[in-house]
Amino acid sequence: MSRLDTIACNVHSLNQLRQFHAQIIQHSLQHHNYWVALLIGQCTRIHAPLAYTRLIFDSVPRPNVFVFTSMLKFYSQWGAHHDVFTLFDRMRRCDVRPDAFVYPILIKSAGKAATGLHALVLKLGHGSDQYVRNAIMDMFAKHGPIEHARVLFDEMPNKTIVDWNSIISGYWKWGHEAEAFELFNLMPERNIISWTAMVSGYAKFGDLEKARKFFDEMPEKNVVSWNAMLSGYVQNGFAEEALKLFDMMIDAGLQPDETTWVTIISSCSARGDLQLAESLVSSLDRRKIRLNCFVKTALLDMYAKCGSLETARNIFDEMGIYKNQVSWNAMISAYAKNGDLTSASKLFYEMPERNVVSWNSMIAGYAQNGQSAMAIELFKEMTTKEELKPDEVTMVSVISACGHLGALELGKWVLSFIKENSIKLSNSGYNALISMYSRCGSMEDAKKIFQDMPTRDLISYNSLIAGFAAHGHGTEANELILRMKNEGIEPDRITYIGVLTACSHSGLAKEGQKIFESIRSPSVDHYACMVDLLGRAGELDQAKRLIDTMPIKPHAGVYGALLNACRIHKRVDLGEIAACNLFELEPENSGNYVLLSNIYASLGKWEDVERVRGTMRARGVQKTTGWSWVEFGGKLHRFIAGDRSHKLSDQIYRLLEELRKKMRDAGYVADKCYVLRDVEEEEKEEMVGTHSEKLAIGFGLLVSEVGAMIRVVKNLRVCGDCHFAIKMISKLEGREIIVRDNNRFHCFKNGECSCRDYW
DNA sequence: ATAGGGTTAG
Repeated sequence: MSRLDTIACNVHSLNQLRQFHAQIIQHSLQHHNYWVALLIGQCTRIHAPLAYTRLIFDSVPRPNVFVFTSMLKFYSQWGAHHDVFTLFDRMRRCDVRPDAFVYPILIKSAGKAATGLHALVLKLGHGSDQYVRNAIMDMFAKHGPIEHARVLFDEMPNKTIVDWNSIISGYWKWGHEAEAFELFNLMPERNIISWTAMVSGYAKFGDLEKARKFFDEMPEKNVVSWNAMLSGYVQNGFAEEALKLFDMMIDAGLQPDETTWVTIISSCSARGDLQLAESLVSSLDRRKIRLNCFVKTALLDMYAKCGSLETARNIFDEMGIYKNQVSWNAMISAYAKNGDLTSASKLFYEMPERNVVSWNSMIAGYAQNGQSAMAIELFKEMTTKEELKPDEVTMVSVISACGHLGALELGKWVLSFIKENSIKLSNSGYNALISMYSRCGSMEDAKKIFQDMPTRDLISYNSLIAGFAAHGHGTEANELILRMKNEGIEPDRITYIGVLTACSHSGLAKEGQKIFESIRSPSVDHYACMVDLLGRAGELDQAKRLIDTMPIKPHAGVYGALLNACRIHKRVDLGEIAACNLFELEPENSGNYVLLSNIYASLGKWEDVERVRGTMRARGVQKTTGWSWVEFGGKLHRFIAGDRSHKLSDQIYRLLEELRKKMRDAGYVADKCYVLRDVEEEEKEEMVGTHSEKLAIGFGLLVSEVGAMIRVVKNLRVCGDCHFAIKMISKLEGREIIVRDNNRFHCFKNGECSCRDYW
């Protein structure tokens, strides 16, 4: 017997546990409560798989209170709260009297719902048991209201150090720094746990200096204390600091445990440095580190973030049944971030149980890979199908998807959803809203969010400035960059791109020039903005000179800006130079060929138009056609040229026909090229189809219903032919029409367009 | 037995 006890003490891995289990069976002890309870206890300690442990539990015919309690503890640690209560019921049905040992486990599993248990526990007379008492107070400290925990704490006649530590952690959990600090000073004695709680509290609060101060001052440290400090650094983005501290820890002679490795591996992920990752793995091999599920998941994530998806997948597959939700989520998000949404979605539906993070990973994956509508669809599936509450992270992706679709009605519905479900927003939530309103053309709402949010960060400023840029509000963008400097927020690369674009779109050439000169080391994007600014202002030769003298190699954006300016100002010579460079830099981009041919067309050089089209055909460049999205009445309608899948198709095409007739009668020409040139029948179809028809389909739907403002969004390149159509509609219908084309807005009123330079 | 540290999503 004592030999078996010794083995039990040496169980550190699943393999060792299995050997121990085999010994038990060999001695025919698998039906004995004592040994089964001991086995389950070991399962809890090493995080053994749920199914395996259940098997052990089921082997005993009449479980006693010890077996039940150890199994309850196992379920509780696994987070299988439902199983905890099912087992508790079974325990009572089996006439096994629960003792005071059971209640702390139940209370912990019940979480917020333990309020009801409170009364039961008092009735049963366990209220004065120090463990039960602490479990209840700790529950309020963790789940709130913290004030309730404080009342219980104050009422306690003889508080243990555990009670003090519980309430201090509770205050940290709810962000009450002052109370945590006060109680820490008041407590009669402090142990290593009290000190560690202070370190991790300050670290989670983002105050790493104070955390480090407590860490340095603690009378004694163990691995947990070191881990708390290390994870503080990693989670606040100081991966280098963490690695430095890790070296100190080794020098201090401390043995890193699995948690330490998880932290260190994750600081490696943050760097995205495959070399560092591989040296880390070899050092894990050298030290013969046991890799538990947490460490393996961290490794998986590290490989994924360092760009080695296959290695990540290998680890995932090797984990077999020993992987948890986090492992699944890490793999799903790895695929989603890489744009492999098929693989991500396959895993997503394969995984046994999805949590908020699983949904968030998928929704974010769609939102970030240009599939905004899918992101929103999935969000709707989440809210209808699962009993899961979306959180702020979910909403940030959904808000961003609405912004990319220009779906203002939907965005407003999302905001009301947030309010109804009382989802608390932090800066990233508010910032997403600013971007959403900006993209939807509602600058007043964007400004209101910006003003009303408690604190503004760099991203808040950048989002609003980008909004002003898209709408050509140059003066306001300039005011904003001054304001942020006054508030002590340093503008970054993105800020300057925004302000320069805003100047460019509102004709503030001088202000733009000044801003450009104030940038310490302008990037190639800033040069592209300047070329755009000079080009739009008609200073094409100056723009060309800027390109010739810039210290960095120009990219496609720079020449693209020049080509666009050449189209506006009909400059063939420079246009050809720009196009020539673009054809080399991005031969597959059909837009460049179209732009050049439009320059020729505007000057009546039809042979050149034909030549460019010929080149395009010869190189096999396809004009990309995409879906068009039109929002109306809070719903998104999807179109593609010639598509008849929409339920209102017949009505739309009828209106389109009427529209064409009205336009012809009013003397408007639908497509300049199509009328002036004698083109083949096939090509005519294409030209009408890809532009004006799609647009008109959308308008058809909208005109047929009631609406004061129309937004056309996504994948719609507004060009000459559409312009005529929209002008017509704005006149015929007496409406204001706002069209979003990429990131520009065009306002049509009474047959006039307010965007002068674009046409 | 109760209190402190860990991996995934924006």
